[in-house]
Amino acid sequence: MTDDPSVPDAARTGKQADEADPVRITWKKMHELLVMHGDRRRRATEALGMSFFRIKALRRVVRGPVALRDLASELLTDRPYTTLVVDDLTERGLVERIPNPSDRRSKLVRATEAGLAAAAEAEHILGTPPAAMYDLPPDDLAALDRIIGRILAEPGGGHEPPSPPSPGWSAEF
Amino acid sequence: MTDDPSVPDAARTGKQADEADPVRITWKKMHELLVMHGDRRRRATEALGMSFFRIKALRRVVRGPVALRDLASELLTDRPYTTLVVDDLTERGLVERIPNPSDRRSKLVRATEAGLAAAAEAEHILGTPPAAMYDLPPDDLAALDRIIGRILAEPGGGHEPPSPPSPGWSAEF
DNA sequence: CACAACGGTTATACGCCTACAACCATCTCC
DNA sequence: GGAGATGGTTGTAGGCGTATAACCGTTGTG
Repeated sequence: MTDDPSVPDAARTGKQADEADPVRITWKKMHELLVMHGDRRRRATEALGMSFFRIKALRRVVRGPVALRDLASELLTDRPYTTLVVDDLTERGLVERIPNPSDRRSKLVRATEAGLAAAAEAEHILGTPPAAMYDLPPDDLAALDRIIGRILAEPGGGHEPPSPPSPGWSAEF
Repeated sequence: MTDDPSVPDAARTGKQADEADPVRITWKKMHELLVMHGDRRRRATEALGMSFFRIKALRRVVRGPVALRDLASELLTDRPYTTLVVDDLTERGLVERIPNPSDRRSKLVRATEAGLAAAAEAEHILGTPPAAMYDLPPDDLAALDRIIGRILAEPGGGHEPPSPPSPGWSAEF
């Protein structure tokens, strides 16, 4: 963006300050880097042949059996759609419903062997860093790790303005 | 799907190696940080009352008048849907169609004043870094900026396996 | 000039996700 | 034991984005 002369005063107050802010600049770069993740996402959906939402569901199930109700709330969706997604995953042979020992109306969703394998593949694709990171000097990688860790550690490391109820997951990833 | 040769035996061999790989670990942390961006996205769509895709379109238009055809290709979508999106943006008073001086069948899409303001707001929201980044020691911020820049500079900084034609934009952001 | 190609529009259908309403079986609590 | 709440399911309606086909006006090329 940019040196665009066609953007006059449109920015009201913040625009100029925004663009000069070094923190914003660095953030923007990080963001650029992470844009690549969109690619990972696409690759994962193509590799598994299912929507990212389903992959997200599968990855959750793989972490341990879940009641549908809980799966729905962790996925930030409603029960009806969760039923549908689990149906789909079941038809693909990736998960199965088993009775919930502690509540006969509830059912737990558990991953099958195929489900574990599929999730592992997704995990691998999603977790693949940019190749350039492997060419980083060890010092830089260590520094990067430390600094990122520091940001994450900060209370509200990723969420300053306390407006929404803040679900644990966010729609992304 | 894909004849994707870039992820051959991936899942089998990789799992354990993956989790021990320090680069992957750091990447994962950065990723975690980005998850927060999902929140920004959501906040932007809520603030502007329109889908992220439309915001993306608007942000492009704000950078200068575009022919619908080009807008479509930059947005990685088809012409028919672009027409629809521009219709919507027009009804909101954010953009307008003007004749293309160099081709009478074509039309250019240009942002209105309201459109510029809306885009600036989106830009501001989307570009807001995690608060914790402001608490970083100047040295750390500088180092972070330098290292990220280095990764980005690398050929293929965000895209190693050259499978897709790689448009400049990626579906995300 | 005629014909193919192109730009924008209209229409249609589909997949995915959100949001509700309603239902049955089960659980909880009085 | 009975009333109300809860868990899963079914059904319906809608928004959003993708994908095609078909149409009209314009362009440019033979």
